[in-house]
Amino acid sequence: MEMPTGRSSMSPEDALRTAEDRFVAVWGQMAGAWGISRTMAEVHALLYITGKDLCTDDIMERLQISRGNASMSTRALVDWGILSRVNKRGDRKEYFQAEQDVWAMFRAIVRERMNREVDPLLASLHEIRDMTNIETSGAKPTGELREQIAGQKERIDAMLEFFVTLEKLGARFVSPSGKGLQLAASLLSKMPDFGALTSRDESSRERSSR
Amino acid sequence: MEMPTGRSSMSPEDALRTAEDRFVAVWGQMAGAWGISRTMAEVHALLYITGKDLCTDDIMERLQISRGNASMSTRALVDWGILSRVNKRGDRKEYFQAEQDVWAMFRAIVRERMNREVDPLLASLHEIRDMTNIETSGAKPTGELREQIAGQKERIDAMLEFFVTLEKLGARFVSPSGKGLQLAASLLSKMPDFGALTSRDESSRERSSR
DNA sequence: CCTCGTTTTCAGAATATTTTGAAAACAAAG
DNA sequence: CTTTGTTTTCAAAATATTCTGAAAACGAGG
Repeated sequence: MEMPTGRSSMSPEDALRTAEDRFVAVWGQMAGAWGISRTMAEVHALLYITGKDLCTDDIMERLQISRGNASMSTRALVDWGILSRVNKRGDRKEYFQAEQDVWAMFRAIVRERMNREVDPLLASLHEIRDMTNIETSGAKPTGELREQIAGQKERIDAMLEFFVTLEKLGARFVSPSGKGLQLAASLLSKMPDFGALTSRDESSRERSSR
Repeated sequence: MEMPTGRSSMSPEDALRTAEDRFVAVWGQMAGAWGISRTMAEVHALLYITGKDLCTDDIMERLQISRGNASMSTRALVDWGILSRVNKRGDRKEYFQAEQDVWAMFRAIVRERMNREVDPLLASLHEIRDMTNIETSGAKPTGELREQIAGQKERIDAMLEFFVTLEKLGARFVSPSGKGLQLAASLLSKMPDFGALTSRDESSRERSSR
């Protein structure tokens, strides 16, 4: 099968199409990072990169996936708030359209992950933290055990503090004034790092020997 | 089988142990969010919450997993830089110890995910962006096609901008002066949000009808 | 260069997730 | 109320990931 690589000479049409395909593939690989399935990511990628409104059949054909899969993926993406449904006059089909503002898109993703992951985690951590409180009120542990319990509380508190901070930052990013934080992030990222030498290739930290 | 819930009266020993188990379970559920396997997360959770140095056999016994699994999980966690190996005099076994500084731990995670996910993505996006440049130099597309190509470039650029910002923020967070950013984050998250009304329960955004 | 306690490896088994496709549900139009 | 084009559902199949366990490798002593 002939598979354009993007390297050799190619018509502009093919180059465009190949670039789309590569984008879809690359974005699909990031699926794990967003906590969604490969296909979901690909569907989103396709709609984002083409910038067009596509219907279920378009998506099925272009990505070679089943109708059921296409239906479930689009549904989930609409729930995430990064795709919207579009209806066309004189056409009973349903079209989909990707959020085109990248920052709005990531705000939606952050919002969703906060709700799904951070909030429940915070609730559980609080609950766990209290487990060694209430029961203890009767019996007063001493020595080793007392230390253990105190240590556990400290560790959970440290983690709670981290996630509470994260939660608040996330809430800000997601909130209407989130654009402010976006700006802050842009500025912050542009400023030079005045810390110790920002030596590149810290990545060569090697596997510790045993 | 008797399974302590943490609700009814319980000895402090049991409460401590049960709290540990719950923490391990909860942290294990977050595995997906960190892009690691459930067991890896559980191993890390166990070492973190107990605060003790544990050897492979301890881990196997406590989490009921195989030796191979324990070995692979600890190895991977050491590679991530959130566990360290510890050797004890007069004991040939190898012990493991979790990073106890929560912020240091998350810096390690961010560093790793930047390297594994963001950096390759940036490289790919640049490559894709150039695909419609080079080939085009020969043939000059016009009209519809020209628009399409321009649009694609804009969309990729928008995404690039986002990830470049993210990359820079990440680099700062990870760098030696990362503690500065940590402080900034803490402060930022504590300040009130002066944006539009921060109405809670935006989560009830409902499934759009068709 | 053996032994012994330990860790690592990795093919195959077990599990979990994702995808399919056909049937059911829907809803617009006649 | 029926037809028709469309979307949704979900059990079963396909695929991907994770885990096991036994064998191999390792390495500190002897």
